[in-house]
Amino acid sequence: MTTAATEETASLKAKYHHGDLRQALIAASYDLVNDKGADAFSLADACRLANVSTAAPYRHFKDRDEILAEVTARGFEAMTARAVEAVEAAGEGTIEAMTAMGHAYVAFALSDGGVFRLMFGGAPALQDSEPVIELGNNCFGYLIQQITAYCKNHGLEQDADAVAVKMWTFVHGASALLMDDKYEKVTPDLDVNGMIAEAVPMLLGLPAKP
Amino acid sequence: MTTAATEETASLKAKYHHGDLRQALIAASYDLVNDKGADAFSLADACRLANVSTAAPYRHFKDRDEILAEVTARGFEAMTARAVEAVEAAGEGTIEAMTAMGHAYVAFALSDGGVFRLMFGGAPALQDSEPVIELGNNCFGYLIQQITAYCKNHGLEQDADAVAVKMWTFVHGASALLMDDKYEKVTPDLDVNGMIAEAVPMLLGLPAKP
DNA sequence: CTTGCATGTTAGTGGCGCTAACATATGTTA
DNA sequence: TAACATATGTTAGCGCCACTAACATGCAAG
Repeated sequence: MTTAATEETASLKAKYHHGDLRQALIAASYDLVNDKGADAFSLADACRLANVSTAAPYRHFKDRDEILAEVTARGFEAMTARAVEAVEAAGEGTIEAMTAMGHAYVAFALSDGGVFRLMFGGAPALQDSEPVIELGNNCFGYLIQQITAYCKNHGLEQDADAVAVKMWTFVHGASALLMDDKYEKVTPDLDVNGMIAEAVPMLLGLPAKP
Repeated sequence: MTTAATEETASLKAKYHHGDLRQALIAASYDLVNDKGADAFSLADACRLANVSTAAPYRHFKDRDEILAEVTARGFEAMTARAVEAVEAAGEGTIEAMTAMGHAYVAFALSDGGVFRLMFGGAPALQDSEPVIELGNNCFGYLIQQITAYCKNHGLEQDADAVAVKMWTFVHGASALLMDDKYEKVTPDLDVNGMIAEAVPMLLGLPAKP
């Protein structure tokens, strides 16, 4: 009895029969997508994890894509959190924060690869979803804003926005190629984080490393 | 009667009943993947395009993944061809050839987006296929080799391999972000080809643009 | 208490990947 | 040329999945 009571009161999320099946399904789907990839992900698997029938999700989501859109949105949320964390640890406005942000980007792609692919290569239907647009813009906006702020504070010659986009481009390319094991075939012993630390000053237009 | 005879003799590919169903299925699948994405691609659709039953493919391919692997391999082939073409047009060994290669990379990602995603984000099963490994290495090898050759010929200070990997990273990132419409949300009027032309000298360690 | 609504289940439809059993064309060999 | 072996294709069917409709249950408000 205590168990049941505890479950009910421990968190305020408890809603009706199941206790917020919506969130449970999203969480289960997030993990499944990361484990098996978005293609192999099946709504039925998520239902088994949540101990509900395969028809239950349709009380909370229009279709499979709507769950994946929610997962994608969580991905942007998580990525933003990691970036913020990295910047604060390195000290906002420093060049260390710039490379730390790049490293966090890559680390997220490696740890949450399935969701990362959803956030980028995902079907158009996913990208047009309301929360995805919102949280996606938050995420990219934060990255760009941090870089442009750094550029302006240090009086760099180049256009700050242009530099920010270049850095984003480079870091994203590194994440994609690394997570797909493409580097291994050409430069097996590449230190990706080191490469980023090298490339960042270049793209900022700074002279060679000190 | 002439028609039938012509079909038989026009190309040597004619084999048995259908006349090389294998190639027809690969070609149809290539187009379908580009049109609808690899996820939405169904073997059954390809069969309808080729006017055969849905069981026919299994005389030529082990499973769906084996067709997709073949499509992926064709993708690497096509991409290499475009790169070679670009380099030859710009003049091998010139810096123009470097940027032309980058532009060709981006152009391929835009024109053959579905297959491009297969070549990179594809399931592990696809990447382990024999022709994919072979043609993939050819493709990347050509890109890297052209860049390193340029670096050595121009006596650049940096390690040629390291520079090549940086350029590849940047161009790949630009392709991925562009094809997923990620730039639009932050810098709507970005000229990607211009950005590449700017970034290439930076990554080569050359002084600002002339 | 009973009525209404949110939530969940069971059963069923249609599509797809894939297999087995059967059918047919082609090339080979007696 | 006739018979066989092999390569290629078809039909029928299984199991899984996305999704829907009809029915069941439990909370909440009158």
